[in-house]
Amino acid sequence: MREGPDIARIASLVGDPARANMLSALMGGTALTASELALEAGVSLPTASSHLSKLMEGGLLTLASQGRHRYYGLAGPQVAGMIEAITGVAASVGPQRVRPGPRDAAMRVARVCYDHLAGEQAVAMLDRLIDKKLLLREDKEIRLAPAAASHFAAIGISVDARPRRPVCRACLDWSVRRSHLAGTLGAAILDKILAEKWARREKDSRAVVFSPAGRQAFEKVFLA
Amino acid sequence: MREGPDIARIASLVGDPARANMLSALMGGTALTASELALEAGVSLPTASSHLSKLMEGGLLTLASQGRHRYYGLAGPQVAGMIEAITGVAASVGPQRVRPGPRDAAMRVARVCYDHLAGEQAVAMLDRLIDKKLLLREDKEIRLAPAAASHFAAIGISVDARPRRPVCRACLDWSVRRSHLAGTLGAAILDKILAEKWARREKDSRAVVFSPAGRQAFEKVFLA
DNA sequence: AGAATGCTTCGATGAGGAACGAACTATGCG
DNA sequence: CGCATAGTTCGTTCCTCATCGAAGCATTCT
Repeated sequence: MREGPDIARIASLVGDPARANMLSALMGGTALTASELALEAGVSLPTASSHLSKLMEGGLLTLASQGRHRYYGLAGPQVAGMIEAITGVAASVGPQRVRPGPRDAAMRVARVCYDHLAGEQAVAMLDRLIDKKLLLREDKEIRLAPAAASHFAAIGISVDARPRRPVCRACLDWSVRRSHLAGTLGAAILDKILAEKWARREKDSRAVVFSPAGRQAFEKVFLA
Repeated sequence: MREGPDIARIASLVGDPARANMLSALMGGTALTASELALEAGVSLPTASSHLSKLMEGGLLTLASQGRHRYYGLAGPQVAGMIEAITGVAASVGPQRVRPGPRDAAMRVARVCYDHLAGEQAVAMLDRLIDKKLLLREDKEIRLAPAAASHFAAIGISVDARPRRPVCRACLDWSVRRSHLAGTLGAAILDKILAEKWARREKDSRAVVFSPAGRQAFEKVFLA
């Protein structure tokens, strides 16, 4: 028998279809109410409530009560990273989807991963930032290069000097199978993309769709 | 309802305690036989076989048949990364599970791990054996040095020349977070410790408690 | 206050699946 | 060959856990 962290307990929490759907929905980064999650998972409200309390007990979710609304969200980046990792395995070994629908294609190009951008665009961006020596890949870690602070400040992104969580983190992309940028910097860049209206979030999906002009602007700033 | 990779299917594979134990055991990187995995997981051979075929069907394992032995291993780095991610979440969420009581303190010092010794004592022992160049750490593998056979024979431990299972294996210690020695050699050493009455097993626990004299003897032989 | 909404708890039902023993197949040994 | 070891398959038993309806709290609206 093995000792150590109870990985089966965590995995079995994700291993139920209803709960997995809820967690996937929460990967969008926005907290959702119990009713919304019930709808998302395709179960009744009592069932959803039961699942949510299990996820809470397991430490995978956070809860913010506001009046009669109770907003559930992912407990943190570590949980989000785990979900992405599982998604990656599921995507590469899973029963190959017969037809990758239009939405799936959009997802592959760009999507929200908890609070930052993922997909081909995001992977390309990280590659380019490392190419331009603004970020340094060290083993599996990513660090800011000296030139980074001023460069991002010029774009309008301030890099927190004393962050509560890492500024840069590598997050494995399930569709491209290579890392993209997470951490506060990754989150700030996504914020900018949406604030500048270079792209909009697809309704009820994690997909992020760039407008033609937005894509040009994005490429000029991050892929030049 | 969500669409996309079937993450629940993958997670539920990991979500069974027996399968989780098997996967954890395989995180060492060395392929193991069905019987070894049955022991690791603490289930009967038929049960283990059933689990293994499910993991195979799920694409999480690879199989290498050699004669009547069937060696199961993790399917790849992506799968290993996923297990690691889940373990990370479990570890950061898990500590709330049990408060370190007196027995847990003893467990941290020395305990039985399947058939060999684990805990601080075991980690220190492996370090010392490598220091003395009796064992060679090669990447994640551990091998016998030429001098090993005669050295262990002098202590009264015969190293099987043609073992049914690996003589040396690295086993990650959950309390120290570093490797200790598993495999037939690890098992033989534990046998000796108990046979010499240097230590006894705590009733209904994996803890191994050394007597004062026993500890001295152990340290003289293995930590000198 | 009363009604409406959002969510949780309770209780009963049902299905999936984890477990093992026994029997069967396959490989190796003498 | 016969015997031993390594694994799988089969059939049965059993128990967990997901599910939903109904009822119970809590909060807000009017």
